[in-house]
Amino acid sequence: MRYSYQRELIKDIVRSSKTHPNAEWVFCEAKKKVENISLGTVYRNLKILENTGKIKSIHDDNQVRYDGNIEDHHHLKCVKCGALIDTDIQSNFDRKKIMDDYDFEPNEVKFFILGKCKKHTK
Amino acid sequence: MRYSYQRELIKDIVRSSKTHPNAEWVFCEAKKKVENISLGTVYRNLKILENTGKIKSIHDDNQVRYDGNIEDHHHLKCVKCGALIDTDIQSNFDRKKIMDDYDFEPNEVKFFILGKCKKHTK
DNA sequence: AAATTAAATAGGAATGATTACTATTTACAA
DNA sequence: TTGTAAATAGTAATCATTCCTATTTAATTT
Repeated sequence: MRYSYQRELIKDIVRSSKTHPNAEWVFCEAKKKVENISLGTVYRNLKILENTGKIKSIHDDNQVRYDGNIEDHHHLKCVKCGALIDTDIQSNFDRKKIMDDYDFEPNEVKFFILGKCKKHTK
Repeated sequence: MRYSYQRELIKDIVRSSKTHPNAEWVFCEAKKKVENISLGTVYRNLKILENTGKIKSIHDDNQVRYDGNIEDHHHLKCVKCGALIDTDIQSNFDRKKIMDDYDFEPNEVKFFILGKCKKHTK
């Protein structure tokens, strides 16, 4: 993999963000450093960074969002403002039951807990 | 809500399908009964049916799929063929811990278990 | 240090899923 | 049966994302 300033920049933007941004947001941030960076470059590199394990992607409704936290973790999602909040909540499912009942070989669980974040509870 | 033959048809198609189809598939099925039905009608009615609790939607990567099973349930997803399989697996999370640790009011959990279905295990 | 080369880019066109628009049709009420 | 507002068909527009291509650039070879 050849060095690319744009790719490093995009990695740093995602790694230092706390908001699980989408490609458009990363693009706007990246423009502050490379004014003529193209959106295609952002998409291409986000995908490369994901495939090489440098960042993670989260499929949120009809948008892909990115996460610089590559630890295994899950998210709380606020139904009011769309905020995604990292958690250390573990999922425990009965592997044997799934294999026996459904003839299915489970590998990974992805979940969201939907609800209201502190800005919207009262 | 005024009666619409198209809406009833779309509801019946989703209700009787086992594959968690997307809008395009529902559209093709509906055309067998109403040859000039429009795709917009399918999208609009799928949304109405969802909002009135007649069917459910599943956000699967970047496509919306529909489910005629409105019971609270979750899915196994085969990473090889994309099949979604209904399960009765329950999610149990610690409501109090989430409220205390994250100042978040949880309401609902959505999860997928990713793995391989019987066609692809050997 | 210059020449070479293949990977990466910028910019823009294309795609695919979905939504919006509008003239016409239709359910249903007066 | 006539009036109406809701629903439709058909089509254009939108939005996120991917694809295409001429140009630029990192890294290798002379």
